Amino acid sequence: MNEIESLGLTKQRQAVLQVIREADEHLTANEVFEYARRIRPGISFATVYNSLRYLKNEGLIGDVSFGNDATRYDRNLTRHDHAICNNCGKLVDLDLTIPNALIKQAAERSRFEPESIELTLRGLCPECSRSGDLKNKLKGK
Amino acid sequence: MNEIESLGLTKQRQAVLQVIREADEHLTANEVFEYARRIRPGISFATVYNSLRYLKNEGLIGDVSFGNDATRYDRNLTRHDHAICNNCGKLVDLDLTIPNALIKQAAERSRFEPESIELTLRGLCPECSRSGDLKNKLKGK
DNA sequence: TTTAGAATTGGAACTATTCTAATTGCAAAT
DNA sequence: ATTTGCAATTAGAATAGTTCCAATTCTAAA
Repeated sequence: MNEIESLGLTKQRQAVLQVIREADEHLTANEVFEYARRIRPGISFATVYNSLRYLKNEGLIGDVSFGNDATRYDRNLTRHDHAICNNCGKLVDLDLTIPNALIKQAAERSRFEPESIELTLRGLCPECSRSGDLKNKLKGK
Repeated sequence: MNEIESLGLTKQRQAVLQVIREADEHLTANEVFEYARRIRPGISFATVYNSLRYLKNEGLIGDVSFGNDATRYDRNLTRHDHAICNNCGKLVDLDLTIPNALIKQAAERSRFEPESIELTLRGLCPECSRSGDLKNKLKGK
């Protein structure tokens, strides 16, 4: 009995959790469905969504979403930040230390009771940054 | 000829821009449409979307979006951060000073070429925070 | 005026997600 | 073993936000 099985989840929820834990990138619900059906053929799309909601409420997975793109699911449950590519949309995790003074400043100025705080860097990922150079070279810039 | 008229925009785009500039909150496309049709009856939904995209590309408005909620449009073009309520979804602007060291750390660790950086505080807005207290009192906690 | 390109329009199409109602699976009680 | 009841699953419909498309209208320059 492995770790996932020991959680007392249904077979479908186990499959969804396994997919997210084994993925190297952040998957969309659609992608989770594609992979999950390989482990458990016959699983329905609705069950994937139900499972994702359930697993998130249980604190077994996290999620991220930017812009109008599909929500992506995250095996990393610790507090972390993100970088997102303005050109290709690539999303990567980032571990930053947010200074307490900054958190305090944010809480004071917003008058919100803070529960979490996250930083997002938008820019060009290494690949897009490099191909941008290339394009400029071809144009003779 | 006021400032908006002097930009050489079409009547429809002027109306959309005016709505966003006069709004005290961040409006969704739907809300922009509701207000814009009062200024310019007959404006279509498609034109509102077209105008929002156009104005954004021209750098006359900004936008923000969180989770799977509708994109909201922003008259504030200067760099700023946001606080968003985990209970009611209220979104407020926040002016924070992000330390250069933090920006540098983010760029180095992600290996992205940074274009912008933003911080998001999630928590309870003053209203929700207060009504939470109230609920607890009624429950006798 | 004429005309060409841009903007606008209404509606269809699309994507991501949620809802609904019927069915199935499974664990506890008999 | 069998029954029972609730939770989970399922397929498909429904919804929300947004984009696309083809036809029409506007506008500014020739």
